[in-house]
Formats: sequence, structure tokens, C-alpha cells
Amino acid sequence: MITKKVTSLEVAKLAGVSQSAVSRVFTPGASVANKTKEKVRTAATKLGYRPNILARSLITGKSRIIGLVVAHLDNYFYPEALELLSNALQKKGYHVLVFMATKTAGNIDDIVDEILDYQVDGIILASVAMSSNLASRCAAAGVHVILFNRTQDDNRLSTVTSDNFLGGKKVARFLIAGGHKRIAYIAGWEGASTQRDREAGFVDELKQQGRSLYAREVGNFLQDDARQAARKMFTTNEIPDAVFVASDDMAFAVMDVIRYELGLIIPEQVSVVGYDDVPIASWPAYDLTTVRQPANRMVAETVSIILESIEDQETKPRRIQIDGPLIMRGSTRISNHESG
Amino acid sequence: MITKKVTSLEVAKLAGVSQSAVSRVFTPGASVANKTKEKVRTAATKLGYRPNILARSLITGKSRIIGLVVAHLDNYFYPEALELLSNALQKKGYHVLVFMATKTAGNIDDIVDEILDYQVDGIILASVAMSSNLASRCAAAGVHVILFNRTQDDNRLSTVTSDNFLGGKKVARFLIAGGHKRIAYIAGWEGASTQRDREAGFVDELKQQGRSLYAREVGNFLQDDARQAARKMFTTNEIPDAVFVASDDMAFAVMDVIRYELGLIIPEQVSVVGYDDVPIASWPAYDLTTVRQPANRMVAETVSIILESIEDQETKPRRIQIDGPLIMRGSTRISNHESG
DNA sequence: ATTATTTTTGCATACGAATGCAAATACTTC
DNA sequence: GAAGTATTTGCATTCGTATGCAAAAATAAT
Repeated sequence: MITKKVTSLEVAKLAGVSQSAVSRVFTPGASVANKTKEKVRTAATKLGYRPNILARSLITGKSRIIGLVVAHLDNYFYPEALELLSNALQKKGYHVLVFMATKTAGNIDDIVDEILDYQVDGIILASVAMSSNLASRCAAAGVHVILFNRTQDDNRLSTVTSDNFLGGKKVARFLIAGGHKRIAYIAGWEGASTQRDREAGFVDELKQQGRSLYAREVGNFLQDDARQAARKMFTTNEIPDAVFVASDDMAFAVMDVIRYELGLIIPEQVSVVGYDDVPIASWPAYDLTTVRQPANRMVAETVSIILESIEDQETKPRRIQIDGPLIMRGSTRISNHESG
Repeated sequence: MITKKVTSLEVAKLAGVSQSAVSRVFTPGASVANKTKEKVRTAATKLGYRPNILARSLITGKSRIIGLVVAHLDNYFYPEALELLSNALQKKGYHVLVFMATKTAGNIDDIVDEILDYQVDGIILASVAMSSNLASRCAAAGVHVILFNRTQDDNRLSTVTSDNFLGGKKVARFLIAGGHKRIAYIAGWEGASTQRDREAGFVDELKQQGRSLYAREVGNFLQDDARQAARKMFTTNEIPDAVFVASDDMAFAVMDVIRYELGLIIPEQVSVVGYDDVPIASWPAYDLTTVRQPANRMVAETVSIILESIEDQETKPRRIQIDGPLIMRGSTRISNHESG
């Protein structure tokens, strides 16, 4: 197998022009006569020439690569977000270099170091936090960092999330209006800002209405932990009549335990609410009431922030919160008058 | 924001050595005295120096980037595979540049062209085919291409799949042994080799046992189409008593239609079998009998093929088929003696 | 101590494309 | 047709790192 990379020089030779001319033809906005553009184009297609992005990056300092760190691909929200992100960036001529954050915490910094090695134009951290020391290094390298679906108190980072606090409030309001008396919560991983904000909003609204949490367990955004939490929560004397689960993914596991292990009826005996509105939530088997995270709008914001920051290095970090509606489905009863 | 990239030259200056020395310190296997290695290392960490992978690639011709084209991230099998792939390659010092194949066919070639622009060391196409013309170009560029979960008659391409034909046979054998009389099939997209092989194996085994398909519809690997197919298939006079659905993802949609739209009982009235064994298949709400595609082994093979082909350009393409077990769960009845 | 051998080092160049600059060409305008 | 302006073009250099080669230094052998 003969590795034959066609270079601009060969094209130049064939077209009878200089290498610079070839480069200019492939550089939008450069000064080239139509005549030579023609010659170069035909020579290029004849040889199958395409500019070497890596070589170009070396000069321009722009690689058209965006680094994406993602964990939890097992939670449906992230594949969806990844697909949207990749597509949106692709349309703008950028591409996504993927880095998996392994579950064991603490290695994010190493990963970001690896990312920087590739001279990426920007970094997106999906549901992952970074050390402030590393944030400095990124800033020094001129690489804009965006947290997707997570916030962090560092004003060098942009963040894009849904309005988790408000989302939590909406759920509380809805459950109270539905006549629920014993309202419980199954938390996500407590280190996550999304978890904290959802719970804060939820509890805040309960308090405003003179209520408080009837029960609380931690599911860590993991299905196994969520199942454990559900077992514990629903094998007490007087079980909750409603539970807000911090993510859809956990909510499915909780519903399965409630129905198939404990034989309880949803929503008659227990209402369940999730968060995310992943596609499965609308499947009839779950038909889960949940707060939608508008992935498309979150992605759109993320992309626009990142492109802006690439074009204008002086862009200030932004913090976007996108409101998402409560999607009412069959996993919750509206009022307890019939069943209570 | 001052973009300050640290170069090997600056490190060299600080360490009091030549640029080559610095380079050698970061090139495994190069000849450097321990003393200078020390000096360079400390100077490097002091300045926060890390080699520029892009510049390195220009020289070595190796980018340590693997291009991955993926469609159908909405089918759980692919996020899982992506995670495994990315992790495995990460461990070997490679990274994955992701390209989404939009549903509209035909543009794969353009995408692969874009990939080649990044001077990738290899290309993985997940559930996607390519034109033979493009296969030639990749071969010419010295880039090894691997089809993941798809085959194609082109001996320049490596392919890694599960043994779909055998998988189909296993399902047929199992359904017949379970006493099913009216056995139906809901196909995936007919352009996909996986679909064809699964169906071929399934029908082949039926034939061997003197049976034939009782009904057949096409679901195109899409949930919407699968729902339509199910509605059509199960609103006839005498409905099938078993249906093999070409993917788990479609099978879930089919089960939902069967249960919640048509009010039929699974498995008493209909047995359902899927293909893939995605995580959801084991959730109690579905508890789906299915053929496991061993994603981890498929990924391991893929990675080993690609690394091998990078190290040794003369590697011949390989075609791997991995056997996967039939996972028996509650969506199928074992024998019809009780219910029939 | 001297020579032979191995290891280490720096020099210079290369990778492939982009770009400032000045020369060359094309186009206006009178 | 000459002078002036605008557009194209090529030359030479640059980006940051790797590497063949020969000189230098360190080590081994005698």
C-alpha cells in the first residue's frame, strides 16, 4: 500500500502556478484571478488534492477541532446532546474530538491536558467539572471552556444549563397542586450543580407552600443506587405518595422497583416525576411526567458561545439558563380526590 | 487574554540545551542522557510545556486521531459502543474524532473526505457503508477503514460484526422449540447487511424445520416505522404468536404497540424477540428476550485491528464475526402447552 | 594512556500550507 | 498611448516538532 499524500506543491506544478496560488484558492477571501482558480481547481480534483488541516492549523493557530469531554453516555440525555452538538458544529466546519471521562473522579484535569495537546479551538465539558487551576491553564492557552449541563463558580468558564432551580420549583408546585401529601425526593450525585439546583428549587417551593420533604434518598444519577434508594424509601410503614427523581434515567429504575418489585400502582399509589425528558420518558411503558431539558436550545447556545469566543478572543464568559417546561404524563395523578 | 503557547524552543533555552534535545525527551525511545532528561523535564513542567500534537503529526505522518462515523445514536447500542471504543483507544493514546452521518444516505463519502482532511490514522464506520470509489481513496491515502456492525463486499475493508446469520438461526430455533406456530418478522432497513443476515439466518432455520414466515413487515430500524409495522401485523384476523424484531430498539416500540394500543399480553398471546441486548432490554418493563451483540468484544477486535494496521501498513483487511448468545427473558414463552 | 566503541548532542532540514511583501500584470482613466 | 490604480502572483518565511547526520562527549577495551 503506497501512502501518497497529494500536496499543494504538486497541484501547483500541474497547474503551472506557485504553491501560494494553490493555497489562496483554498483560502476563502484570498486574492486569486478566476482564471488561475479554474486551473488550480481542475488540477486539484485531478490529483484528488485536499488541504491538510493539520498543516494549516500550524500556521493559522486554529484547528477547527472542539474537544468534548463527556461522561454518562448511558444516560440518554448525553447521546442526544452529543448528536446535536456534533451536527451543529459540523455545519460550521468544526469537528468534535471526544474524550470519555471515566467514572472515577479526579482525572478530568489529565484529560483536559490531553485535549489541549490537540490545539483545540474550544472545550465543552458535559456534566463534568474542572479544577480552577486547569481553568487558568485553558485561559492562558486561549481556549474557551464551556460547561454543558453543569455550573461552577469560576468566572472564566461559560455555562449552559436548563433552569434547574425553576424546574425543581415547577415539580413541587405541580405535585402539591395534585394533592400529594407525602412528597419525597431521590437525589442525583450531590457533587453535581444540577442535582443541587433541582433539589434547592424543589425544597424551596415546598417550603413556600408550608411543606417539607417527607423522605429523601440519594441515587447518585446511577440506576443501581436509585433502585436501592427506592427499595428503602418504599418499604416503610407509610410510603410517600409522590417522588421526584433527579433524572429520568434514575426515574425509570425507580418505577421498575415500585411496580415490579413492590407491586405498587403508578400513579394511583405513587406519583413519579423525573427530569430531562429523554425519549424513553414518552414511551407508554413509562409515560413519565418530567421536566424537559431543551437539548436543542442548550446545544444551540453552546455552539454560538463557542464560535463567538473563537472569532473574538475577548469574549467574556457567559452563563445561560434555559427554561424548560414540565411535561405532564401518566406517571402522576392530577388530584387525589378520586383515589384519596 | 494573551494566548501563549509554550514551544520546545523556549524549553530548550531555559534548560540550556538544543531544541532537538527537548524533542528527544518527549519521543519515547530516543537517545537522551538522564542528566539532560532531568533538566528538560523540570524546565518543561516549569513552563507548562506539552508537545504540539499537530506539529508532530506533520512530521511523523501520524495524528493519533481515529475518525469515527456514526449514525443512529438514538439506538442505545451505539452510545455504548462509542463509549467503549473511545475508552479503549484513549488507553492506547488515540482519540476519536466524531462525525455524525445524517439519516439521508449518500453523503457518507463527503464525510469521509472531511475525515481524511484531518489526516486520521484510521477510520471506523459504525453501521454505515461507503462507496467503493471512496474505499479506493482511503486505501490510496494509507488509511485503514473498518466497518463496525456492518459488512460490505469490498476486500479493502475490515469488518467487525456479530454473527448475525447464526443469531437469526438461534432465534428461529428457540421460537420453534417454544411451540410457536405463526412466526413473524419485522425487518430493519433492508440496505443494512445486519438486517439481511439476521433475516437470512432466521428464515433459513425456519425452512430447515419445515416452516416459513407467517408475516413480515419492515421497520427500517426506526421506531416510528416499527410501530406502523406492528399495527399492521397485529390487527389481522389471526395474529402471529411470535415476532422476531430486527433490533431491540424497534422491539420496544413493537411491544408498546402490542400492549398499550392493542391490549395484547406478552408473552401469553405474543412472544417478542429482539436483537442487540441493549441495557433497556433487561429492564423489567420490557424484559426482552434478545440476541446479545457483545459490544465489548466487538470493540476490542475493532481496536486491535486498527492499531495493527497503523503499526504495519501491510496488514490485510480482516473480517471478524463474533458469536453472541441468545438471552432468554420474559417476553417469550417457553412452550405453548399451557396457553395453547 | 591510547585507541576503539558507544552514547549523546546540536545543526540543519523537512513536514504542508498560509501570508507579508514586493514585483508583475491587468484594468482605468484621461 | 501614457500614467495611475487595482488586482494577481511568486518569493521567502513561518508555524512547532522530528530526525539524519556528523561532531562531541562519555565509556570501554587494550
